[in-house]
Amino acid sequence: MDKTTGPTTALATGPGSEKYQRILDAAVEVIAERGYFRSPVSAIAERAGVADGTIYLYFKSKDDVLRTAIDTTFDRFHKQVEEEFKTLHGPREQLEYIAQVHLESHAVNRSMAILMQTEVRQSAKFIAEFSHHHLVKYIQVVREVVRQGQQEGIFRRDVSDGVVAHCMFGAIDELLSSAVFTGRVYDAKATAAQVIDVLLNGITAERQEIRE
Amino acid sequence: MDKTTGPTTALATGPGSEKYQRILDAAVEVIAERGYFRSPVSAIAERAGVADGTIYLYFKSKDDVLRTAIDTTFDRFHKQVEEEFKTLHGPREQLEYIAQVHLESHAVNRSMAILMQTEVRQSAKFIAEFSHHHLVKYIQVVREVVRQGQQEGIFRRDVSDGVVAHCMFGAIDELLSSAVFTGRVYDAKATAAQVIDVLLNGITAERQEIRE
Amino acid sequence: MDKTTGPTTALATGPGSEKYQRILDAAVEVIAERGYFRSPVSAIAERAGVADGTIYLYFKSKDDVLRTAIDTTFDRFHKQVEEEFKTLHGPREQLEYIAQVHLESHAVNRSMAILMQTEVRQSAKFIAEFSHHHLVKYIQVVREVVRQGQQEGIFRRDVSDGVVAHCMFGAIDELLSSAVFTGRVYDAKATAAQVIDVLLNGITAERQEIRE
Amino acid sequence: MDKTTGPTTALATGPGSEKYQRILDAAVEVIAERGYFRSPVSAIAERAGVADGTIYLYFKSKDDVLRTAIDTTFDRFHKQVEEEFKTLHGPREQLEYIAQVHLESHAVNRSMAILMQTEVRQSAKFIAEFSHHHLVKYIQVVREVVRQGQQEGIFRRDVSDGVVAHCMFGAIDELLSSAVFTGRVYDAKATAAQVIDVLLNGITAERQEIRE
DNA sequence: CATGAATGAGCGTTCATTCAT
DNA sequence: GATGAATGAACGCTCATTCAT
Repeated sequence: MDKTTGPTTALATGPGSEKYQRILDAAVEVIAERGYFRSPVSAIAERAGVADGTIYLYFKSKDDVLRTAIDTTFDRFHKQVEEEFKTLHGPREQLEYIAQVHLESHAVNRSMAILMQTEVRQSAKFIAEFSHHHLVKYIQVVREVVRQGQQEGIFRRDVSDGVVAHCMFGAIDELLSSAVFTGRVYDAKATAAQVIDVLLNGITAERQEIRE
Repeated sequence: MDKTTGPTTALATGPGSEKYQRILDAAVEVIAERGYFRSPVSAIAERAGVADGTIYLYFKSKDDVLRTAIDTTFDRFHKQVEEEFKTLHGPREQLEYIAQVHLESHAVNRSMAILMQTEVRQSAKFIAEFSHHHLVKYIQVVREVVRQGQQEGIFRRDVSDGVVAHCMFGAIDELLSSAVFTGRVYDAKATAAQVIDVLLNGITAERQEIRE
Repeated sequence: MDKTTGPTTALATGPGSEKYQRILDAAVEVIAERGYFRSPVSAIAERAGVADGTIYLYFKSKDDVLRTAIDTTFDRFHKQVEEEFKTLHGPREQLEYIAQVHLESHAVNRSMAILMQTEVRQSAKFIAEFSHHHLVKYIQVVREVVRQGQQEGIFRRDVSDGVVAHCMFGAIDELLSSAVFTGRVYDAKATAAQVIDVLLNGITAERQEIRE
Repeated sequence: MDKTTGPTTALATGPGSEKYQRILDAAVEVIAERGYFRSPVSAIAERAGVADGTIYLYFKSKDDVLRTAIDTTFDRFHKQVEEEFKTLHGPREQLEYIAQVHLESHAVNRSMAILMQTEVRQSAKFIAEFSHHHLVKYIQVVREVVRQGQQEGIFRRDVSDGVVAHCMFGAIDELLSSAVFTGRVYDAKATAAQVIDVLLNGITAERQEIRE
């Protein structure tokens, strides 16, 4: 009886399947263009090239599609950061790397970037606070780096690591957001360097030069 | 006897009226709790203690209620900033003041703060970009202060005033957002001072050599 | 107590009052422009220069306003016909006169003519068949004239007076309707003569001429 | 076995489908009974035995349902007229045939006949003038026949073909309307003959002198 | 597995009518 | 008598979800 279907490596409607991914991508695109509440399931289905009902074979609900898309993206982000993270030595290099990956997310998938800027905060409250824990994870990593730097005497000890982490995340997110809305493009690496430069050295002119 | 009340009663359905304000407040509360698209007009009406149709005597549409609420809040913010702004002398004091007012907005009206964090970016795309111009105004003011500081030699000239402005806005907004979602309370003045400290001086520990 | 109001000739909200007429005229105008269901009472009130609620002091309902307007117009028509009717001698003159008054209604009050063409048939079914009896009255008058003509040997006896009456009414109403919708103007007297000419003599060419 | 049904099943929600027709019929019935604006979509849906939303799978809007119903009816009328039209020889036969088909429309579908009498003129103003062009088409055909008859010397040349066409249409429409509202039944063929007789020969009794 | 026609609850908005002033 | 703010039922329409095929 099973002969006709042959040997399948995973559940046909599971995360591994091609349609599963096509639906996710379609959802991200459509929602980025029109917003979650103005994106009927039928529009997502059409973009994915499947029937409306098919989506419910792969996902529990429309909410579930968005939730999964965001989860996947964050997970990819965290995985990317973790991977190369340990090969980097100083806190400065580490922060710069995080900033760079954060800023690059725009270039990699513009639709996803838009969606992150427009829907994630919304969703944070209504799709079960789920995205909050991703943010926390991000913040935790940065805090750890900052604490480490403080212990090593590289960073000042009179500023809260939490405040610094939120400032860094917020600063980059706002730059990203601004770029997303205005359509501006930038060099992720250079911008990351600039932000971390400000974060580390401040914007006050060096007294030396002034004094002389 | 009635003479004393005289000119205080403006147009019945105008912005001055008590019901107008009650509807606005109800809308902000409900939308903060449930999100714009999950807040039926009927829910706003109920919270305001009026009939559904009454809302349309005071506002053109559901959109108009949200737009007005946001506009009013931003306008209040800008007005507050502008007022005391010119009495402040150094760029540091000015930035600190902006940061403080921004952070205080939380305390004044928690619902409005939530709404700002969840709906305003959404709105930027779907409610006719109207909130974007408020943000731009904020950024402009900060840029001007930074530029001034650069000309006076107080701030470094090798960082873009735009990047600095966005970083400052983003940093504060994220702190505010985090506080809003976690329910944490903070001292606006102290936090503002801390953020500006980081922005101006960086987090790098001061090297002995320079001090001497 | 009554001194201040002085002696009034009729009920203040009755048909004689000036506001009563102003409301009727406003209703006819607005409904002619927008159609009954697209004409809010508020629009009629505004056109009449009164408050919405005032209309309900003069009429039982919105329906009642339209009903009254149509009734009044028909009554005026019938009165006008009756008056001069008996001074006319032959059936031809009488028919021509009816046709002429019917066609003139357009020129007298264009709004009312539009309303008659667009709303009356609608209303016939839903505002209690009330306009039907006006039509019947019209038809009756014509039938009587035709019957008289038949008895006098002026008209053929082999055609039903009812059919003739409906044909005459329909023909004129359609000409009127066409003029109303296209905005065309015509000479009521000449057109009436033409229609009655066709009705009396037909459109067949006279054999005499052909034969010769 | 199923092969025989084969190509009869067209697009599922297209004009050919059974539900499409059921909705149209229900709409005509309900609107004939209550009038367009007093016929909620829900009432039409209920009569058709479908859910409210289903109507929007087959039609763009409530307007679209009415428009389609009227268009279909007129098209059927025009098609029926055109078909047999060319096999008829004299103008009299042609006019009689048009009158007959016009009058028969009543018997075929009473609801549709009512709707035509009550909503079509309304629609002329508010549903985008779309029904006007059907009327114009009718009038054009009649005018052409009249013109032809005038050229052939059969009809008088001193009456306008337009006036004659409108008179004929109006006369028949009014007979139809009267029958629809009173519920009277008639013999379409006989009535058509009678109307055309009046139109062609008039109602004046033939004078002895001419005959001889 | 896949389909897409069908559902019906829910939405934003309008407006005839009422009634306190 | 006159007002117009307030009401709330009713409307046309959308769309997440289901299920027979």
